[in-house]
Amino acid sequence: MEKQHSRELTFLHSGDSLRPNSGVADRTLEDSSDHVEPHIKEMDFFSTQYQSHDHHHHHHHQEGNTNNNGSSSFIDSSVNIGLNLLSSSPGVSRATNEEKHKAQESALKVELEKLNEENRRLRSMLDQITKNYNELQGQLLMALQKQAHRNQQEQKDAVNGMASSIMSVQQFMDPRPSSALDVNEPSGSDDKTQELSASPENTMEIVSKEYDHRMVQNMPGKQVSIEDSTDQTSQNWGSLKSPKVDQSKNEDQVSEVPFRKARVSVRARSEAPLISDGCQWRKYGQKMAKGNPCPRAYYRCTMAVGCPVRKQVQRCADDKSILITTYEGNHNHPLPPAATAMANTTSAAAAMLLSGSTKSKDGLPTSAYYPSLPYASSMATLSASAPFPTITLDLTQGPNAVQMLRPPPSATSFPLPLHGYPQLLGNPMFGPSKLSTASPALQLGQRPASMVETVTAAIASDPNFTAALAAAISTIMGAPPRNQGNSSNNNDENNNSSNGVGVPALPGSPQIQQSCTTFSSKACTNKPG
DNA sequence: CGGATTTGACCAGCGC
DNA sequence: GCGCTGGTCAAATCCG
Repeated sequence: MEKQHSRELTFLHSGDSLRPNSGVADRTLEDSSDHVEPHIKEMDFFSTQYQSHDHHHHHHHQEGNTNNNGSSSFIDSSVNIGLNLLSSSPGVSRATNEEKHKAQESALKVELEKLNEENRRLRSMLDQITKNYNELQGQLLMALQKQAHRNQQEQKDAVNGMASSIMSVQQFMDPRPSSALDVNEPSGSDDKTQELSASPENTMEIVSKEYDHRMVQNMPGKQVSIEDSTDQTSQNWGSLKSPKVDQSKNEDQVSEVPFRKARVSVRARSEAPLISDGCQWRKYGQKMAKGNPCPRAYYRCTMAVGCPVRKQVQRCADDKSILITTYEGNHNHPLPPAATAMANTTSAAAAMLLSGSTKSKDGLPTSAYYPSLPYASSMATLSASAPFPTITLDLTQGPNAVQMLRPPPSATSFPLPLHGYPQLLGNPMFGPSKLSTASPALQLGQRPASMVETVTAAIASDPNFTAALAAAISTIMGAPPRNQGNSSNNNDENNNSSNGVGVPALPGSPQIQQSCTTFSSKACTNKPG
């Protein structure tokens, strides 16, 4: 509280010269009058100065006709004021002061109104920008999916000698833009595949709804379909995990699918026990995970009833300063800006999986992306070791981290262009952070949310990342679900242009109805062992 | 007192 | 089939 408050003040002061946010100023003024806190003194001091300034300003306006006199009178009055204050001057000068004070008030009000007006304008501009951004993002995702579809078509044409079975699988996948539905499906899912193919409409509907949901949650102004997508999302989640909750609407194969959805992981360095990401979470469990002395905590989103989003928080075994947070699912409710940005990140990463899965046969050498990209500060790791695809965004990577990172045999890492924002996820701006350390980003005047947005933008817009992610997905899909992944991965470099072919891939992957983002802190990558 | 957290129990998936 | 592990549930407890 106090920190936030002082932060506001800091922001007010620092930003004053630029363009003070009237809203902040209002709140601060109110607060200073309502509460007695240490910073109030500072505020009063500031106010005094401001009054003096305004006094001068006002005087200048009032005495505009007599500039010279006005100027001199200002000086005189200021001197008199000082005297009055010290020696309780006569009523005459006091009346003058009251007049001036009223004039100051009116001037302040006028200025305040101006600021409010400007604030409104800025807000509307921000809304518009956000809207445009989300629209563009959606278009980008669509374009990616289309491109993925096209690529696979081309590959199909190029690969004439493929086994008929593989061809049939691809043909099945082609018509579905978000074939992430099939990513990583165990080879035993032939039945499922057939079922899905038998009812493509369901699949498509889910995919489109998923997409709509993302768009909706990213667009505050378009909440009309939230319930719809909410319904879908929660159904999917419920069906995934709790058969008891017999939401037998989609009792179809789709909802019965036992797998989880894709995961998107991000690493962030944070000393806080929990990362503030703009959402409200309730802890519902804790477990000791194998191979890590630090317990893994399970949280679910409580911002809305039935929100399917959950996350896991775990510290890196080798470096306790690294907090690993795993997000799953998409929110079924409007999100605050920071959380929206986070959701964008998740959605973008998931979209990468979705789009990448369709061009699974690209066969780009995954390992080649480590050194090839100049990005240094963060990385994304796509892992197939888990039963569901996982993307890890390493936000704390240093330039050397590329070499330091030890991707799992079937995982691929992608540097992200996130320069110098290691504290992103721990930033207080994401919510009432328990972090005792001030946010560097904030102090730098950088909106923390923009960090996440940057991640999102990086994921969604960076062609290299897109390609790399697609390649990694290809690796996953190309790799048989579990142990065989390595061989496939190893072959990737050789299969750069032809790998796709051999992959029986059988992606049959879990439907990525929801995305999962894992935020971890640090660079476990830098860990010695 | 209500909400959040803790923690042991339970369940499902998976490997042997 | 059994045991291990991850994930979830829910009663007990804590806390504001």
